[in-house]
Formats: sequence, C-alpha cells, structure tokens
Amino acid sequence: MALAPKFEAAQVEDKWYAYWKSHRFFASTPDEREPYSIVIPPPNVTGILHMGHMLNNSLQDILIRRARMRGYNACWVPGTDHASIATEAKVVAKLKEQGIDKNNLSREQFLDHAWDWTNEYGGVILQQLQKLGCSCDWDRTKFTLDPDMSESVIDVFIDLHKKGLIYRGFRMVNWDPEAKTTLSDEEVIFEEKPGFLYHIAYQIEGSDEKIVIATTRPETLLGDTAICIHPDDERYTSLKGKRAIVPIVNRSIPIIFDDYVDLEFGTGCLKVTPAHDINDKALGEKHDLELIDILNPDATLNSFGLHYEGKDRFVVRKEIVEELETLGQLIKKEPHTHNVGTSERTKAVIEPRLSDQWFLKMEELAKPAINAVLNSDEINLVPSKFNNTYRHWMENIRDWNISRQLWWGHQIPAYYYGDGKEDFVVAKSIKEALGLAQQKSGNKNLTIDDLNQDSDVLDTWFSSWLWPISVFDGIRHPDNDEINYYYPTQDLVTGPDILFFWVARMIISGYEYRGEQPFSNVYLTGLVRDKQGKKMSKQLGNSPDALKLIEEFGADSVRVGLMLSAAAGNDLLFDESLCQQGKNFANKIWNAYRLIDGWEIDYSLEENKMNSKTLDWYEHKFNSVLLNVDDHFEKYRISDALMAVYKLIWDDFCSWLLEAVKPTYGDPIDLHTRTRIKVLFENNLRVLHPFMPFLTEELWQQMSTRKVEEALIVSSWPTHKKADDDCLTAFDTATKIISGVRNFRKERQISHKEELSLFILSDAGEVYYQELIHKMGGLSDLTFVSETPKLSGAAFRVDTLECFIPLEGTVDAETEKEKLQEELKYAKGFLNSVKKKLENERFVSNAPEQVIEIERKKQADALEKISLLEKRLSQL
RNA sequence: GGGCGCUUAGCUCAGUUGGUUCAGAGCACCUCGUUUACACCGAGGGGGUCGGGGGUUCGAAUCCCUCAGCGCCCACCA
Repeated sequence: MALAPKFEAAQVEDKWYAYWKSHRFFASTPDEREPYSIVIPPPNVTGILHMGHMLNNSLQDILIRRARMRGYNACWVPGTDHASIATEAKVVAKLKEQGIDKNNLSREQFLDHAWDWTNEYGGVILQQLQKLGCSCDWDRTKFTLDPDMSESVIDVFIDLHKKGLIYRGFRMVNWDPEAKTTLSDEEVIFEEKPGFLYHIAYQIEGSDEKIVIATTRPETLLGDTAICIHPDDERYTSLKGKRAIVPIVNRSIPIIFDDYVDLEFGTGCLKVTPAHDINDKALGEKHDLELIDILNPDATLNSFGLHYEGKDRFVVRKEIVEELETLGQLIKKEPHTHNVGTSERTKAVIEPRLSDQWFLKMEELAKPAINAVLNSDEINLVPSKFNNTYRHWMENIRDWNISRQLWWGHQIPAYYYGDGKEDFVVAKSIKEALGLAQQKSGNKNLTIDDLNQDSDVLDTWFSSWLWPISVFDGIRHPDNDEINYYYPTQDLVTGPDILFFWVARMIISGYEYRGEQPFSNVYLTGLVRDKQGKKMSKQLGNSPDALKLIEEFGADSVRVGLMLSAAAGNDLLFDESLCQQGKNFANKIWNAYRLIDGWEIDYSLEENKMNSKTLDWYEHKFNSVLLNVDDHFEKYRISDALMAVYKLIWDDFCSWLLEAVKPTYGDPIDLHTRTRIKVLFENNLRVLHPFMPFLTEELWQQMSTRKVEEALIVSSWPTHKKADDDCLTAFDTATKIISGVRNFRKERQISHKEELSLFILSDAGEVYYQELIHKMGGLSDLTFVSETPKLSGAAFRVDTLECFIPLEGTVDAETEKEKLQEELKYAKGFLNSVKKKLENERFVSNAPEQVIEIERKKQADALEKISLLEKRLSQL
C-alpha cells in the first residue's frame, strides 16, 4: 500500500502511545542495570497543560528516552501537587458560583467539596502529558495528599520539631487578606506602584508646637505608638522627653530617638506602628512600645479603627486623608512611587501582620545544601549562572514560615490542651498526643475532648520539598529497596522561578534525610514568552492552547518547535511558526522514507561503486555528528543536539546521500546499497527518537515487522565510532565543486538539464567522489588537466583547485577579467596581512607554534591561489 | 538601595581557556526551478564596523575601564 504523501500525526500518536503503555515500556522496577531516574515537578492537581509544562516535560521525556535507549533502567516518576492555596482558592471560587460561602461550611464539608473537585478534574494534566508523548511510569503516579505521602510529611514535621528546628513564633508575616492566610516571602511579588507621601502634623503634648511626619499609609496612624527621630537630628533636639498626640485618636505617644531613622527621608520624623510594619516592630521591641493591631483578617479595620471600623483599609486611607485635611493636620501630599507587595496567587495587596505561626529554622539546614552546589560538584545547576543567585539566597536564608490558615493541605500535627503559650504537643495521632499532653501538663485527667488540633495546614512546599524521597517512600522506610536503588535521581528539569521555593529546599531535605543530594543536575529552563516578550500566562490570555497546538501540528512537531530555541536558562519567545518548522521537518523525514519504501523488486547484486563510497562517507558523517550530539547532551544543550540531528537528516542524508544514490530514470538500485541505506535510516531514527517519538516509532515499525521487544523506544542508542576526517574533507571538496557548477549555471541561467563539461586543473588522484561530481553537477564529462584548456569558457576556484567550464559564445571575457581582478585583489590583500603577521617578530616569538604553522599554511595557499589567478588572467 | 546577567544578520540565538574551522546556525528574505520522496520541496544568493567610547596585547566578539539600553534576583526606607 502506497504511503500518504504527507505525515498525518494524529493517525499514529494514540496508537503508539497505547502500544508503549500496554507493553509496559515506561514501567521500571529495580534490577541489575544502572538506574536513571527523574522525578517530575508535580503540576497542580487541578492545573491544565500550558506552554511551560510542555517545555519542561518535553525536555524530561527527551532525557529519559535517551537514557532508556542507552541501556539505563529509566524511571520517570509522575505526580501532582495539592497546591494548597491555589486549589483552595479555586474551590472557594467555584463554591461561590454555586452560592456557597466557605465561611458557612465546616472544615470537613469544605474538604469534601475539595476532594470532589480533585477527583473530578485532578489528573487531567497527566492525561495531557500523555498526548505530548511523555513516557512516565504511570504506575508510580503520586499525589502529595496520598496517605503515604501525607504520613511522610507529618513524620518529617514531628522529627524537625523534636530536633528543635520547628518552633512557634509570634511574628510579622505577610498577610493575604483575600485568602485570609499568611504567605511566605517568596509568594509575595513586589511591584512599583504610584502612590502618595502624606505629611501629617502631630500636636506636641502640652504645647502649641507640631511635629510633621511622612507616611505612605496614613490609615495606620490609628495604630501608632511612637514617633521616632534620629538622635543626631539637630532640628528636633528640643523634643527630647516630650510626647505627641496622634490625630483623630488623640492618643498620647512617646517621642523616641533611634539612628534607624533616615535623616534625609521625608521630614526626618517617623511614625511608629509596630503592629503593621516589620521595621516598626523591631523598633517597638527595642523601645518597649505598645502594639496596636487595627486590622481584621479581611483587612477591614477593627474597633481600634474607631468610626472607621468595618471599612476596608484603602477606603479608610482616602477618608482619613480627608478628615486630616478638615482638621488642618494634612500638611502636604506629594506623589511618591513605592513598592507594594501583592499575593502571587490572589493579587491582593499584602498587609504585614502579627500573628502566631510555625517556623522552620533554616540556617543550619542550609549549610550542606550550599556546599553541595557551590563547593563541590555533587549538584550542578545548568546553566551555571544560577549559582550566584543561589548563593545569595542561601547565604541570606531566613526562617521558613510553614503554617497557612487554610484547610486544603496537611493539617499541622500539633494539639493544644490549654491556653498557655506552651500548652501543646506535637504527635502523629490524637491518641499519641493525649499521652504526651498528660505527661507534659502533669494532668492525668485530660481526655481526647480536651485536645484541639491546630487548625492550620502546612505550606504546600513543605510536602514537595520531600518529593524525590517520598515518592520512593524513603521517609517512612529509609532502607527500602526502591529508595536505595533510585535515589539520588539524576536530573531535575524545572523553571528558575521555583529555584528557591522548591529546588533549594529539596536539596536541603535531601541532605537532612538521605545524607546526599536528591539529584545531580538541575536543568533550569527559561520562561516561555510570547513574540512580544511578554510572559505567557492565563491572565494575559496570550498562551496558546497546548492541546490545540498538538492537534494542529502533532506532538512531535510541537516538541521540536519548543526545543529549537530552548537553550537552558534562556527565555524562549514562542511563536507557532516554530511548530510549523517542526511539522515541515516531520514531513521531510516522512517523505525520505517514502523514497526508500518505494524501492522494491529488481534487486541487482552488482555493487555500484560510487554509491558505496558515498555511503561510506555518510557513515563517517553520522559518526562525527553523533559524537557532537552526545557532547551536546552531556552539556544539556538540547536544542543544539536537536539542530545537529536536524541538519544531519535534512542536509546530509536527504540532500546529499539520497540525491546521490537516487537512480536516474528508473534504474534499479542494488541490494547492497538498499540494505545499507535502510540501516543508516534506522540509525537516523534512533537518534531522532527522543525528540520525535511518534514519527520515528511509526517509521521504524513500517520498515519491517518488529517483535514487541524490538520497538524503537527500547532499541539502542548508537555508539559512535571514530570518523575518518580525510573522508569528510574529501567529500566536502566534492560538494564545493558541485556547488560551484550549480552556481555557474545559476549565474548564466543554464538549465540543469543541459549537460556541461568540467575541467579541473589537478592531478585526477587528488579529487575524490568524481562520479558524484559527475552526477550532481549534471556533467557530460569530467577531465583532469595540467593546463587550463584554451577554449572559450569560464573558470571558478574551489580552495586551490581551478575548475573550468568551456562554453561557446556566452561568456564575456571582460566580465570574467573584472571578476578575476577582484578576486586577485582580495587574495593579495589577504596574503599581505598574513605576511605582515609573519614578519612581525613579536608575533613569531610570542604566538604558539601551532598558530604560526597555520599562518604559514595560509600564506602558502594564498600564494598558490594568486598564481592560479594570474595565470588565468594572462590567458584572457 | 544591594547583587547578577544580557546587548552578535530582519527574527531567535551559538560562539568553551584571546590566535585554524571566527564573524556562524536555524528561520525569514531575494532569484530561479513543477527533475516521478517531499512546494510542509529543490538549487543558488544577499545580509552584521559583534550596543557606543577608551584601554591591555604582536593579535580582542572574547580580557579591563567607562557610557547607554534591557532583563533577573535579593532587600522593602517610612
């Protein structure tokens, strides 16, 4: 049956994916082979596939497929993340649509809804990864809220608490009033926003004097408990020991002195609100100031807000300014841009807020992780430019706020039995907690009913930081066969945006719980941006629908499109035309196969010598490219590896080899050549398979009937042999001569059908691939001469070979003369520069011998070329 | 405010310790071509004073200084 003239991706993708899956080629269990493992960066359980996923999962699939072919026991562990805040926000929004308010639900009711949602939509993204061709071991699919995964998280919490690394603290945290939870510093995005700097007058107590402070958040004055001035500020020395009256609230507050204040900024006077600013908190502790919290969890004002109680802080800001103006206490309002923190998830403006939270001490834990990346080669970041960012963050690491005021997640295993600050125990179950609580309190009469579990859950990253260990159950059973076999994993592929959130913390937990690195290499991809350079995101709506792209171009083509310009760490400006390029490539290969597929019957056993030589050349070429491809992989230059294969197949295999061996007008091709071509094509498919798994498997199976165990996905990656450089150079010369002839035709508009004679001024033994030149040049004859024939015609030069094509009448001697003179002028100039270099004593004495040798060779070639040109000129 | 990085052809980017292959690749573009694998194609071609200026060197896209533009990370000065 004749093959379709075009490759139809849709017709083969599902077929081969199902084939691979049903024959368990993705599955991995420990055996005697060397392991190669990757854990997937778990996407949000309710997420859908976007360009970023496609990019980093294509990369992982390429790495894992190549490893599998190279004989490793390849294991790619898939899974999803419960994504505490993101998922909870989605569930809350969905419930709201149904008219249900989260606040009216019990924790259990809410969790039921969340699980319904998870079970309905969860894992859709994993289905989508299959469309992309990802060869994950689906039997191993994990979810961060699976019972075993959760147990690991709780075990680790308890362990770290025992070690004294987890503690409870009353701290200033980032409060998201929209989600009503705290956020880690990493989840807060600072943006420059225009605002105002308000100058407000405070009355000095018992005096008519006033003191003017500057603030960007005037509403917080309701919580002011001091005014602070730099001790060296001569403008205000008279205020020592005095007190000021907070406008509106009429509270008397002390005027304190501290060199924290910047003399230059504003008026030099700072209002101090310890409950709502991190720096003010520090000042408050130092000077023993009162704390007045004026905000409710939803960022409306509480009773300390007086007549503003219940109103949102931004409304209050506006109204309070008006009131101050009326009172005559607003002195000035000037435009001022300042950085405002917003929630990464909800976009709400973050309020610094004091509250009880759980923290993990990081400084000691981070030490081995710093060492692993920066002072040893246990872990490599690719590209290495991220080392500096990593160092900076790790060396200034702060304690990690791990509690979240949410319900969706791992509930903190702390149980309170009293109102005292220390009246709690940390335990794996409430039963265990009871015993501990009775012991700690000394009260044997405590019952389970007296215990209240902390209502907070853990930060999502507190489960995913264990991922490379917990997916192999290495927390609960540190000595099990799986973790011992697969850990440490080899490569991790992820975006640089979660280098600190996730990667750094996995490294930390890896050393804490396994004593060694969780992975050896971290490939950090760039962000996918659109053509205008904007980050692709759902909010902007500039991200193409991933599944539609696959539908339109085919999974292989989309993978190629992404890889072609996805250098590690570089942002990638995605354009659909890249997928089109991938599709064109797929079609090219498909059609190359059609040619081979079409060669049937009439095998002659006679060996065509020319073809054999060209086939020899391709073998060498293949080996030299393979060496290059392996080297690119070694350095994680995946797009370069693909480009090398792309050019090998398109240019070398299709344009040269196939054109060379293609029979002219139905002549038969011998069996020997046919067989070799097939083998070479198979090798092409092998090196292309990691990039384009579907197309290659389809063609592989078309080529001959394969047994199950002979599928391409589990075939072998070629090993390269030493390429013969002389052969490659000789072929290169031949192609240059052919291009010269083609160019000659083009310039003179001579059809390819018209045969030409070619004379080469050389000993016939110096030029190889003569039959190739003959055929591809469309020659009637090829003659080697020692003198350019005295015929009408034109010459061109390839390196130091002169090629002459006789042509009646059509060649203008004057034009050729001018051209020759141009060429001569350039050659002489070149010779001159080389000569100058060689005559320069300092060059000769300083440059390495090798470099001088090169210059000498250049000189000799230039001289030879000049003599050729002069000789030719003299003939005209 | 502190730190890091980038600027090479119209576009996206390679260019490892300064010296063959150093000024490159892919795409786009221009010209010609309907030769039975492929017009999702073939053949040929044009295109850059390597962001500006200065310096070191026999020699600089590559090292140093400086200016300009862009990006990222950290901190959060009211």
